[in-house]
Amino acid sequence: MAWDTEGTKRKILDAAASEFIAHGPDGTTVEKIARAAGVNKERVYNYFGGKQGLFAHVLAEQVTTASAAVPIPAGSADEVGEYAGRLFDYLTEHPQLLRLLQWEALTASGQVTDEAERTRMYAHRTAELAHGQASGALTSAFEASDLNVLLLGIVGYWTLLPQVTRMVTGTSQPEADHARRRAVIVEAARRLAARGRAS
Amino acid sequence: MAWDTEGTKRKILDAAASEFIAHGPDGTTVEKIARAAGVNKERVYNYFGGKQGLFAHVLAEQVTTASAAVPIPAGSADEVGEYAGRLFDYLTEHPQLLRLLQWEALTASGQVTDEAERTRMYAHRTAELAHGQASGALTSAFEASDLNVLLLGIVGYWTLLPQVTRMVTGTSQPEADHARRRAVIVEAARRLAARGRAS
DNA sequence: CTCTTCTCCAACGTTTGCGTTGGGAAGAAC
DNA sequence: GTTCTTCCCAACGCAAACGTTGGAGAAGAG
Repeated sequence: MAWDTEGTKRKILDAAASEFIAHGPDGTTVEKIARAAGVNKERVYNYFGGKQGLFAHVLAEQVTTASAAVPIPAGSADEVGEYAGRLFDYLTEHPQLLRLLQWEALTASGQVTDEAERTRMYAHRTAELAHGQASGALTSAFEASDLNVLLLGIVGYWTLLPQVTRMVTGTSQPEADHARRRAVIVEAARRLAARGRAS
Repeated sequence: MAWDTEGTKRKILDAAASEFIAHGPDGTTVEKIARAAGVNKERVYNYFGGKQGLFAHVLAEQVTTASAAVPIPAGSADEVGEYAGRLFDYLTEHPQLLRLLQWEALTASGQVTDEAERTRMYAHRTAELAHGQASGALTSAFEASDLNVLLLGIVGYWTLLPQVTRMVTGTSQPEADHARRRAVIVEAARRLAARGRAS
């Protein structure tokens, strides 16, 4: 049998991803991951330097994939609404991303993987919003970066604390409720981005 | 020395709270908690039935405290804005609440402590919003429960994924930024709650 | 005072995870 | 074919967490 270094790494990363998503860094063990990957534990230490490093790799990979997959917002309130809707779709189809970010928030104390790269990615999106503001299509009531956070908030909260969402809305089947939630999010994003002041 | 059952329980709960907040259920151990409380491990098993039960107790207590402390929203868009601001203040002063809810979201699979009680609490808040809608003071573009979730989203996101917020806004000192963030949240909440449609 | 009940701890055996080591087998260099 | 390197695993020692047990001492009942 031929060596398959890349294949082995891939298997480890995949197994690690599903373990981390399900149980978090502290909820699983290197042994379990190795077993799930059908590989010896030692390989994990050799390739990724332990659980810590492995988690960093997994997260970096997921973030990169996601940022490549979700298109950037554009220059009118309606487009921002659509962007929020698409982002919601993506997060619904790929719940692992937010879960990993959550684990990162809870466990990594200040230290963040790939910070520079990710910061640039967010800056790019923010710049897009700022452009819309400069052209007068969007409100200037918020700084573009703050508007960005607000959008992430209305889109992400449903998934971040699903138990809260469930208790508030009383829905036991999130999938069945997807369309309705999406419409809510699109409208909310539009309102936040639109010109003119409220109340 | 006299027995002090309640005192012992209290010490355990306090120690457990800070441990759970800092490291989560899987990140700490019964031994550490007992040591921090200055009590023997066995007491934890005897009183709370292990780590699981202990976490449930801690969370229930924190939720009860919080829901009692934060006043409910009222009947105009401006008031909703103020409510959001006050909620943000509270969450900033008591970051443990969201962290515990986050641990609950990530670890508890479906099972939620004190669900009935908490559901009633949210329903009460939602009813308040619905009342505002019925009186014509607030928008009817959203169902009251959805509006509730949206508000929680724009208020909570900053704290839920602080590393993301930091990368987006570029602020390294959340405390220094509190006032600005608060203003953003108040305005956003007003916009979401106000009558009239966007763009 | 005596007996029972309750609180609390020290200590134990078991299990589990960590990170490492030594060696065997597959390819590469020559 | 020989040597050298790389990939991989079985197995180990160590440390830590688990959940439990036996017993010492304080409170309360009669």
